[in-house]
Amino acid sequence: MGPVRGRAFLAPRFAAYRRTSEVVMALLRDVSPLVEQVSIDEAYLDLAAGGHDLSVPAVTALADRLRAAIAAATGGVTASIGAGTSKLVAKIGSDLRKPGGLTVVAPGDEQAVLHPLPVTRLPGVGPATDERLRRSGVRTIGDLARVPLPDLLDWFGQAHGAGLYRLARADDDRPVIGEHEAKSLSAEETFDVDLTDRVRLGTEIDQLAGRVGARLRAAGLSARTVTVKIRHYDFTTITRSLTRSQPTDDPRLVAQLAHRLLAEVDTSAGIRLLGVGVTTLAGFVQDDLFTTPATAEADGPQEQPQTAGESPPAPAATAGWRPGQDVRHDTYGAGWVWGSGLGRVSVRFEGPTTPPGPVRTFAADDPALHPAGPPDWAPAVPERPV
DNA sequence: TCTGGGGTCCTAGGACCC
DNA sequence: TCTGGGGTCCTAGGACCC
Repeated sequence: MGPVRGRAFLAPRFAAYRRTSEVVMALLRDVSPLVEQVSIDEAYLDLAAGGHDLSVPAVTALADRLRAAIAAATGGVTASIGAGTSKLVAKIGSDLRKPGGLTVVAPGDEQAVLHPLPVTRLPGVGPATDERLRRSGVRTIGDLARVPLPDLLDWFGQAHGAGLYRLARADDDRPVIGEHEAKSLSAEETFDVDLTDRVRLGTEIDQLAGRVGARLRAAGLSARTVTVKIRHYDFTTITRSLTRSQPTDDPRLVAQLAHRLLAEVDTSAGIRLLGVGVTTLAGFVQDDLFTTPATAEADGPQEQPQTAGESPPAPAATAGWRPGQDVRHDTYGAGWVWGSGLGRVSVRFEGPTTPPGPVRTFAADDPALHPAGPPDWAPAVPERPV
């Protein structure tokens, strides 16, 4: 209890995280050619594809070497690793001893490891699912394994229900997949102050559409569906979308459609967030057969509704920051999972908490807030202290 | 945690077609 | 004219993940 003393949001250094991520991902690819990158800080490895000895002692030793290599290559980033016969077991294993831990689940031990854990450890069990399960007295994965399939189908529908039924039994044969095709692309922005000004909203749409269009082109993709996302002052969120018969990658066209969608929405009470997204992606552009050739400015980044330079006022770094407040240093978390015939292995890494000890007080000009230290990819700045 | 940004997948209803 | 059934596509929203 007690009053909240205040918070500070420090600038996340995404460029630095990305570089760290690349360093670690390269190490993982040395271990096995089959690496599925799940996010900037998590991946699955298939150890079998790397031709490794899949015995428990061998995998354990390999994981130890990998953790050491990651720490050495990154200046102290720690990795959490889980190994098992499936992605599910590997991932949960990597969560078990989080900062820098290693869990190897021997074949045959899967259910014994899973069943005592709370259902919320399962991927796909969030607050809503947890709540529904609680109402029926289900708290652990073991409890879940005792629920008949028809009940789960009834509560959660076909896909989710059947999925839970299998996961509770550690029944998971999803392969490690090297490359994923993007299904959608989007850009969004939360405003400091709710927006009502239609003109201002219009320029925001242009910028967001410009970002989306630029990324579309950079990836050599085009899209048929444009979606606008609107979060109202009260946090209610709606989407409006529209599908064209032909795909496009033209930022101006994306912006035009987004404007049209926004125009249908009452924004008079205040808009907190605006987003523009595209889906129904195609790998090529078959566009503008009957309209002005978009190729005219295809080569000119300078032509596009300018997005990069200006957008949000840079001081996001210090936006909510007030000097002299307590800041707890978070870790920069990341993870990986390897796969194998023994199973898949999950690895996570976390950055060192810059100063030892959980709480520090900073002055606004404290250099720790704007570290320029030599290994500039080292995660010295917490991503989101509380 | 009263909420940042970028994603994925699923469901349900309606339109439309055969 | 009405009655089905089945399939696909589009739209909107929700749950979840990192």
